[in-house]
Amino acid sequence: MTANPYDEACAVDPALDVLFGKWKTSILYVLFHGTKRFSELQRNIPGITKKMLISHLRDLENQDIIQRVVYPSVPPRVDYSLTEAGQSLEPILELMHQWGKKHEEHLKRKRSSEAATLS
Amino acid sequence: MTANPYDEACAVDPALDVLFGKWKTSILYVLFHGTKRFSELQRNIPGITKKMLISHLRDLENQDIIQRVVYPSVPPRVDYSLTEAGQSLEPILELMHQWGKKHEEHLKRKRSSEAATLS
DNA sequence: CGGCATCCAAATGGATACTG
DNA sequence: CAGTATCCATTTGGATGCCG
Repeated sequence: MTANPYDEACAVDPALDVLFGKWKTSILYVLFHGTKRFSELQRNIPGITKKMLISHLRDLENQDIIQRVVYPSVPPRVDYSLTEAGQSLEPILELMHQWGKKHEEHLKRKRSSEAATLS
Repeated sequence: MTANPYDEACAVDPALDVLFGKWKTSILYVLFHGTKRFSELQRNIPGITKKMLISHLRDLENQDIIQRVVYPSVPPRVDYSLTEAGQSLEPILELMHQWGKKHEEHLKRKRSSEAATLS
């Protein structure tokens, strides 16, 4: 019995925290394609800096979305891959991706029709 | 033919922009329950300030996720409701909500089992 | 009641240089 | 190669007061 029927609204946050941040989804999208090294991630995400990449990788690792494996070689090699939990995010991301594409078109149509109606 | 197979990763962003921001999902969750006045939204989202509520409502309005209707009465009355596009987000939010709940439990189990294994 | 303006604090993002 | 550390810019969030 909660006093406020919308209290549950906050309950979506744990899921969103996983995806929030400027680069989280890009990282996940790259890792959906398989295990990647640090430098591969950096190459495949145009514009990301090492600092941002590391910090987002750490976040995702702490939430058990991705796994980090260090090979004690010289030069060092570190592999990142999705955990089971991370893989379970793929359908959701895919759904959002589809929605986003449709919505983009929708907005474009709507805005051009609005422009045509301007007095 | 894109040079980089991960270029499409960026394509998820339009969808995420809609949800990003500290309060967007809370607003949507309240509006899933039906049309609400400005003051009702403010009451039902504990901790939000007028400034944040307005700015997020404007964002959502600009993306045609919600609709704003002004009644020229005294005192003024403004109603916010979901557009069709906004309603189409409900299954996605619901999915994320479910995922978030499961993931929360998963993390809890994992962390307690890790604590038990400590040396 | 709904909303804008101002001012301020905190979080986030980024450039650069350095290290094992 | 895979990070750290430092410093700085931008963005975001928030408190408060005023207005039609």
